[in-house]
Amino acid sequence: MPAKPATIKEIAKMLNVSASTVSRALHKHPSIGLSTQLKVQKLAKELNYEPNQTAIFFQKGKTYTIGVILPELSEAFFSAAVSAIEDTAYKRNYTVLLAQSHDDAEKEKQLVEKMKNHRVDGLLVSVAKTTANFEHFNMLKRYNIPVVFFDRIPPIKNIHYVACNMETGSIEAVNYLLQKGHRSIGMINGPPTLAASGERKEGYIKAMTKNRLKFDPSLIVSCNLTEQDTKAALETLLANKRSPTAIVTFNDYVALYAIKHARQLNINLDKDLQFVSYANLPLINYMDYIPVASVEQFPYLQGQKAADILMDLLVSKSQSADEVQAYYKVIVASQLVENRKK
Amino acid sequence: MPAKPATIKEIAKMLNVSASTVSRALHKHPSIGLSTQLKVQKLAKELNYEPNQTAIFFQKGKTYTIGVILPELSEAFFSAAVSAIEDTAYKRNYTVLLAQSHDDAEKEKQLVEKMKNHRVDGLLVSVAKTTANFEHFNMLKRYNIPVVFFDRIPPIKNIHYVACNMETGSIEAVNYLLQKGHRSIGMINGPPTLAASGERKEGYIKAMTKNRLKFDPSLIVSCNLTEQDTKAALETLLANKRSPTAIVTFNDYVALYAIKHARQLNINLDKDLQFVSYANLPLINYMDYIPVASVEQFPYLQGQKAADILMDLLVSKSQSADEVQAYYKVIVASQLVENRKK
DNA sequence: ATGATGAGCGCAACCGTTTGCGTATTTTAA
DNA sequence: TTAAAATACGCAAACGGTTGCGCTCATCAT
Repeated sequence: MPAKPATIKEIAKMLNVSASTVSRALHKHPSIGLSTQLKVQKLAKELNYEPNQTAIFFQKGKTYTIGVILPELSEAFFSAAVSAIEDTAYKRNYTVLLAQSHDDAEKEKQLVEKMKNHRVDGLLVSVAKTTANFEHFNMLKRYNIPVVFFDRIPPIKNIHYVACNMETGSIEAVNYLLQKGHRSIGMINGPPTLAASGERKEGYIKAMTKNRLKFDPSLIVSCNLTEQDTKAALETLLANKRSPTAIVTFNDYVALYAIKHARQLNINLDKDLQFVSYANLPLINYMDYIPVASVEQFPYLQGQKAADILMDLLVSKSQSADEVQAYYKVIVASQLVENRKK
Repeated sequence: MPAKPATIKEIAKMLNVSASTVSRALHKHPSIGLSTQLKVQKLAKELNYEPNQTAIFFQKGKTYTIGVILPELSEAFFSAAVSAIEDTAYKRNYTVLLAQSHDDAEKEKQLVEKMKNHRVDGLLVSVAKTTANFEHFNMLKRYNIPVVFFDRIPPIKNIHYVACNMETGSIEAVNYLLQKGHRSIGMINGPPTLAASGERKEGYIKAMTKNRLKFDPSLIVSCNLTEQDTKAALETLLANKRSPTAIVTFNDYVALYAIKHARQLNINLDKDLQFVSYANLPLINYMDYIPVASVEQFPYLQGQKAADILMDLLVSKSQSADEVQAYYKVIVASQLVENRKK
């Protein structure tokens, strides 16, 4: 029933030894006699001694804590990633400090500052959409705080990151549809401003040309990811003279909008039109009409890898000189998974 | 380009004043002359001084950090709640330390220990399913670390919590269906071992009896929340002699399973059978066939309230004596929301 | 002129733990 | 027997910032 936890000093006083002896005894330091060690450990247990971590953090200049900054925690992708990060950190005895930028560049910058002052050992970041200036990340280098970016990677050099290559997944998606006999394959892509849109498009084109099919630009339409715009995009595709028998959509939301609209148009989704999308929703499993396949981006795996890399950096930092030898650039290959029929 | 951040002592040395003067100057302490204040603040800015939080944490015995322990971060309910918690904490200049128990009682206990040693100022907990011993929470009281439970509340006395009352929502759900003209209303409930199942059932019964309808126990069937069991439950209900025209389901998953199965049975979901469920999926919006209404549990609101309460406790702790006057028991009323037609 | 007042600042302790170094005591080797 | 080495422990500084107390002046009223 202690109001305050026991301290090393108190233990020392009670045993008439010095604090250093207690500290060493608790760490089983060889220069402490066995009898003393046992005495100390016994009393420590009795008093329910637990080291004051804040003191240790301060003393060591290390907190065994990693910061995580991402746009929106409530997005399925990110919550899965954070879940993995926390699991990985826990296994290595690290703790996770969490914050979300809400895609606000200014807040992101403040959070980086805050994390730095908290003396996190390292940082995991998925950058905000609006972030245009990346100076706050470079600042961390000067303070020797390693950063690993994941999913949303800033366009700067000399960074560690893990991301998902949309191109391979897109190639797989198109190949899959080609194997199924489709020859006219449409794409409802995201806004051209997004890098992710470009990767998808590239993959599409590569897959088509590698299969000696000519690429028809009119079969790729952009949309702003809203339901309205998706509907319009679908109708544009359907009106195309080479009316597509399959469509690759930017993500699950777009796919679901399109599917819904297609059904309202009385299109037979088994025979006349098939969809493939990029998986970001776990709930595909509960739906009636779903894409026949999805490009999985493995958020859990991405989070895991990013955390692993960060901790590698943390141990190598404390070991060798702090010059960075190389930068981790991990690409998690997106992968097409066929959605189970029901 | 400092390898190490500037410290107060360094500033003091450069200006030939004492560290205490620098500290006070930075805090605009009245006993420091204006000229000195400006000198100090100017140099601090130049050197990019930022206080070492670990030192302050240690010194003050306070970390301005709150711990959050919950079962599964990747569950939509919890990620929404954490999102709210982080937002609320951020506004009050607190930081969030996050960990998930994965519904493992032992891990939960360890996490509580860890959080305590990290000297979090307070804790937000949604307890693991398997937790049977609650001693680790009482331990926190002795160390004067306030805890606020949310959603999953332990069955012990003298705790602060915010939870959602399923009963009111259930009543609303049944009333809603009664108003729509349904007289035979079924319920696919969860396993009887869950408190949440009991609340739903109680609400159902109360609504029926208040409307002077007699309660038919055979219209409530339990399931273990799997797809298989849900199908079976649905068929049981359909085989009931008072074949129900509406069904209240334990949650969205169950509802979707049931809806899927009903459609396979060629049941007209507009006319012959209507569903009402408990909202835990945000993606209802994207589906074709959905429950006509859902009992919303407001995860964001719950997280927000829990965080607010915790911070109230933190300020009142530092102010008055640490005897707890009363316990916060906030019930967020679940509320029926009609799902928009499309 | 003198004492009181207050403004402006420094001293030093403190928070809990770690760790390099010194030292006393015992053991070992020569 | 004596010097060397090993054993077991204490001293004290350090990490960075905060704060109660005391000190030194200049200012002011008497």
